[in-house]
Parts: sequence; structure tokens; C-alpha cells
Amino acid sequence: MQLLLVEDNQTLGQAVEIGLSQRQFTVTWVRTGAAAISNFNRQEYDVAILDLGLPDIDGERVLQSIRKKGVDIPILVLTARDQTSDIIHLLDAGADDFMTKPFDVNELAARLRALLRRRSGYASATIECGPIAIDTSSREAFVNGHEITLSRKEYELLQLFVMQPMKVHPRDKIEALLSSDTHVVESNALEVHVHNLRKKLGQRELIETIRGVGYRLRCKN
Amino acid sequence: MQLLLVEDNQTLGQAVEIGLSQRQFTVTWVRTGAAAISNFNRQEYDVAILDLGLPDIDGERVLQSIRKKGVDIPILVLTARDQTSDIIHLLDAGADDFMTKPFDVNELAARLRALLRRRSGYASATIECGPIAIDTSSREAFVNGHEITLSRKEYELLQLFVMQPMKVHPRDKIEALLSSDTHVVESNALEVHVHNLRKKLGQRELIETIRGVGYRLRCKN
DNA sequence: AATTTATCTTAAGAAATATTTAAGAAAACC
DNA sequence: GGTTTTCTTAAATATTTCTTAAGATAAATT
Repeated sequence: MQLLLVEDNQTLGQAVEIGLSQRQFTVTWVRTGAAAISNFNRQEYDVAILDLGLPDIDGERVLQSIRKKGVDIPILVLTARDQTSDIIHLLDAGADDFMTKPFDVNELAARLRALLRRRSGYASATIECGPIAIDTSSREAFVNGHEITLSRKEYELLQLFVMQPMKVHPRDKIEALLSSDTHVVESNALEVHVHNLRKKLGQRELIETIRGVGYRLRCKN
Repeated sequence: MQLLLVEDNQTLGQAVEIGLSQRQFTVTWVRTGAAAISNFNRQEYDVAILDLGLPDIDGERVLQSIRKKGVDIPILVLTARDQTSDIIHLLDAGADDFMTKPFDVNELAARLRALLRRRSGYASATIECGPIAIDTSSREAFVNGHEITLSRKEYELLQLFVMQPMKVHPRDKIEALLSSDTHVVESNALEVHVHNLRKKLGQRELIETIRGVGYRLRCKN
């Protein structure tokens, strides 16, 4: 799978290059917006990662420029954290997904695969994990092929788990993700959601409790 | 893990120094930009924390200067300003992550570990020591490749040992680490934890008792 | 060898943390 | 505006983990 990585930071770029190479991507790494544009024109990539903070040209301009030229490969944008307002901009400008730095390369790879699947005709952007499968575009969830109906928060919780299976998700991180409020004190909302999700999943032990830390999804992939 | 802390504020610097020392970082603390640059040149650190508000040189200049010299260790920037525009600047200038003051030392430590992990090609954060291995991100522990389930204190104890094998850990230091309370008198809680950990590890002699002092982990690494 | 001191082991109660329920509040839907 | 669904809160229950305490064992001291 051919991937174009546009990233000026040496450390981050190297980490992504190594990480994705290990995960069956063929990575071409350029460090400037100019190089990105000329490479995009060659149209030989399946997917691209674009960092917004480029030294020469603004990342958003790069995005607009290549979309204008008819390049329609999926592009995942990297941004500094908490630029949520900008994100709407970016999606308008033609970005397909985004991630905030710093991020986990496993999740990056999962999202890239989802983007590729969505584009490849057969359309469904499903991510599987043991008996569980989710479709990130339609937000459907399945257990052993049978669809289960999840609420919004339940789905988001499950997507978090499926995107980084076997990873321990600290409860405060999950809470931050689930609640838009900046600060919530003393609430067991997360526990209740986990409880309801477990019930809907049927197999209770799929979501493992790491006492004092958080939860993780156990599945052999 | 060698860490360079560049921070002029006495209170904050001290808090970080103590907090990170307890979390297995070896902290070198300098208070000026000039000292920072000369220390960076020695290139013997794994990671650095850089406060922007320095008395002599602007932190951003320090960052640019050391990056220009080819120092490529991960640098986490501390900033009072939480304006994303500045942050993008900083990431461009070569920062790998940032935190706004005030912050939580636990999160600081977690982010530093994340940076270190990312740098090493996202190789999973496992630390090995003889037959023992721990994964600091998932908090899993293994003996001869088989996972063992540890409680929080047991895991923390083992991590302490594994991170500095063959080092003799005085009991008071361990107690301070295990209990969040400042002062605990007359308790054999530590002994009980060591006992339970030994039992779970199987091989009892791995944790050696240094009578009158403390414990240490025996392993040929 | 007897005594002292430190550590080990065990078990039980206390404390901390997680699960489950149910009900009211909020949000979404029609 | 009323209905339905989803989310949060709170209290009761269950579970795990931590600490305490007391006797057993081992090492050092006399």
C-alpha cells in the first residue's frame, strides 16, 4: 500500500515511517508543502498523511491545492491538539480524517486502513477485533456478524476500544473523550456505559477491567 | 532515563525534579537558557523539558538553536500561554509535545514516556529483566512469556525493580513510592506486597532481601 | 546457644474500587 | 408539545486490594 507522508518534524516523521513500514505500508516521506504538491501530482499513492505545521506552505493550502487538481485519495491530517474549530475547516477543505498529536501509531494505522477500505468500492469501513466489528462510516456494530444497537456514547466507547485493542485506556482519558465538558467530578457515568456495553456485547469478559487504571478490549487479532 | 530540565522557577522546578525522580527519571536541572544549550551539546540525555519563560534567552530560540545543532532528542515544552497559534510555532521549531502550566506531574511523566516510546519506533514499551518483562503502557507483566495478573501496588513495585535492576531499593524509598501518604509509621505492608509479588513471580529468589536496607531485583541484564 | 532483631507468612478485617439497579434529567425524535 | 430514547446520578451490592496484627522463621548479636 503506497502512502505519502508529509511531515517536517524529524522525530515524528521517522517514528511514523518506521511504524507504518512495519504495518505493510510503503512510505514516501517528504518534508515540505512544495514537495508534497509535486508528489501528489504524480498520483501514485493510495493514501496520504499531511501535517498541518509545515515550514513553507500552510497545510490547509496544500490540502486545497491538491484537491483542486482532482487528487481524490484519502488524506488524514495531523494537527496540534485541541484545534477543534480548525478541524471543521479541514474536513471542508477535503480532509477525510484527522488525528491530534501526540498519537499512537496503532490507531493511525487502523484509521488509515479504515479510510482505504471506505474508498475501495466495497465501501464498508469496517474494523474487526475478534468477534466484534464496527463500521466507522455507518456507525454500526456487530458481534459474531449480528448487528447490535448502540447508543452514541456506547458506540464511541466501542470504537475507541476496537481502534486500539489490547491497549489499556485510562478512565480519565475515556471520560475526556466521552464528555465534551472540560471537567466532570465524581461520576460513575463511564462505569454505567461500560456496563451497558458489556451487556449488549454479550460476552462480558471482552472488556477487561484494569483496576485503578481503566479498561481494555481483549481480543486476539 | 536521563532527563534535562530547563526551568528558572524554583518552586516549579523543584516539584518537577522530585516528581520525576520518583518516577525513575534521572533529572539534571538547569535554570538558564545558556546552561541549557551547553548541556544539550553534551548529548547525553534521553529527553528534555524546556520552559519557555527563561530569564536570559527566549525558550523558542533555545529550541531552534539546539535543533540546528542536530540535537534530536524529544523535547517537551512548558508554556503558560495556551494559545494554539504559539503551539504550532513551537512544534515547527522542533518541539515534540507541550504542556500548559499548571499541570499534573503524572501526566507529565506519562507524556515523557510516550515521547520516549515514539522515538524508539513505537516498539512496545516493554522492559525486560531476566525472565521478567513488563509493558509500561498496558501495565502487563510477564514471567517467561506468560502473563501474570498484578494488583496496582504489586505492579508498581515490580516496575520499580525492573527499571533499576540490581539496584538496592531502601525500604523507606519504596514505601514512599507505594503510599501516597506522606508518613506511614510501623507497618509491614511493604513486606506483604513483596511476599505476594514473589509468590506471583514464582521464582522467590528473584527479589533479594538486603537485610536492614531494602530489596533488589536479581537478574543478569 | 540463647537472645535480640528483622523479615516472612498467614489470615482476617478495613478500605478502596467496580458493578449493578433504578429513577430522574436531558436530549433527541416525531 | 408530547413521546421516546439516552445520559447521568445516586445508592446498594459485590469484588478486589490493602493494611493490620500476630505468630513463625531466619539472620545477626551477645
